[in-house]
Amino acid sequence: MATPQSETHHARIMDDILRRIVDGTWKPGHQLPKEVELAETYGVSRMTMNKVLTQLAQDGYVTRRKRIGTVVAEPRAQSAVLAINNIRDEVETLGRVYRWHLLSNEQRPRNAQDQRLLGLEGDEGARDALFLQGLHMSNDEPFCLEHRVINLAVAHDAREVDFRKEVPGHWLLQTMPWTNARHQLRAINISGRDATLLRLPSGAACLEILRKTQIESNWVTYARLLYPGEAHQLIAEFEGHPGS
Amino acid sequence: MATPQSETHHARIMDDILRRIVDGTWKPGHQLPKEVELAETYGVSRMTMNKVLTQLAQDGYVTRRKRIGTVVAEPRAQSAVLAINNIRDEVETLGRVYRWHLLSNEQRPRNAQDQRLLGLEGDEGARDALFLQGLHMSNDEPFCLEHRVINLAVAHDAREVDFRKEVPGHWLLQTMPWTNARHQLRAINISGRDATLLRLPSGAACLEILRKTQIESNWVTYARLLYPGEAHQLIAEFEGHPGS
DNA sequence: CAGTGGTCTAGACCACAGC
DNA sequence: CTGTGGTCTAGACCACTGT
Repeated sequence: MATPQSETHHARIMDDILRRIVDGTWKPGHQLPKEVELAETYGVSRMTMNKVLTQLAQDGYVTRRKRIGTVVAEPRAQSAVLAINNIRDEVETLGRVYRWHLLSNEQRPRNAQDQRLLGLEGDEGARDALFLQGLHMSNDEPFCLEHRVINLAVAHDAREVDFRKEVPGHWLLQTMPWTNARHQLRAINISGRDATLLRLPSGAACLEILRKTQIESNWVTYARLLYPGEAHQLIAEFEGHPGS
Repeated sequence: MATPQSETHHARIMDDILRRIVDGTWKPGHQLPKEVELAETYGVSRMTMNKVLTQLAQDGYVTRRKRIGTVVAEPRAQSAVLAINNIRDEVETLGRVYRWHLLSNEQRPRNAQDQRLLGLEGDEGARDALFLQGLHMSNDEPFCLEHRVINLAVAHDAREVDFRKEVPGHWLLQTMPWTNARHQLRAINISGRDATLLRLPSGAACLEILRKTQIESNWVTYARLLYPGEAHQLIAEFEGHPGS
């Protein structure tokens, strides 16, 4: 009697409850029957029912409180999962040839420009930091301009890497997996050296992404990615989902 | 013996395994001991161990395959959760006064411009659709220009709503909770009527968000949100996380 | 076909939060 | 105090997949 149907009990019950929530039969604030009752209704053990309800709570569809019971959650603040693709993949998915072109590579203390461009906080990059600048090319056309600082105190091996051949973002992801990142997005009018490098007229709209990457409580790297706006229409695509 | 410590077995074991993955003791590809062995090691039942491993798999840290066992996952394609705030909250968080200003409200078939601006697909908006245009104001300054089309076949009640008073996005979220959305982001140079309405010079960089909202397989609404880029520096902020 | 995870159960005790 | 969810167990059978 473990798996009587091809579909698991989990899935069957999950779908049933989710349907009622999504189609409005159970509106936000609606109180669900208690765990034991639901278990009886669906003819499963309390443990199985608990697994379903716990999952629903994790997915943000219901909130559960002792003594109170399980109620349909208020609709979440709208959120979305943004897939930030590897730039190489992004280019190659478009059927183009990817190439990385390192522009500069310096081990030095930060300066005022770094701090402004990359939004460095505190004494981050004050010492033992590697400053890189490079272009991601698509069919030998500029696709994305990257400024980056790497914390050598955390990513020790970065000293010995030849970033003319290794793409910094890719190398870091390989070397230091399981990092966390904070991102900021905005649209800016490009100008000066950035415009020249991206071969864009001064004033062209670009999407700027600032990314701060951490592992545990140590900062690993800051990156500033500049994408031409109009040229590459679809910059990011993501789907709504309930909070995890 | 249910909860011997103040911390649950789940949490304790979860933390222990996660630590080894994050600090690199167990690198991507590393094979974990099998479920039964881990259960013995930690002195818990197999069910409890399974709950932990299942959670780790859901969080994307490990992959589990029958016969193969549990291995540390390859680092995820970088993804992030973007919180798309209610525009009113966004403005009021900045300590400013929010106001909604409806510019136009028409029940009519779509035209070529709608289709282009909002990226309508198929015959969406071909009939029974409500077309809105309005400005979100912050201290009586334009903050975001919104174009929207609502599917009256799904959101019937929208006919009777006075969208001079109700903000469409807010009303829809209240009325039709548990929708899904697909988003597209890009930077554009603003011009023409859009520039005039946002009181920006032609050519200013703006962040354009196209949002398609669905419930089940029915489209509910398309929205195009245009934010001045330079003026409102921080448009979006989100944190990295493993895939759910 | 054998080893691994996937699922399920019946019963139990605990912890929290209203009453 | 009592009712609710939170957690846990020992044992069981099933399903997938590499050999």
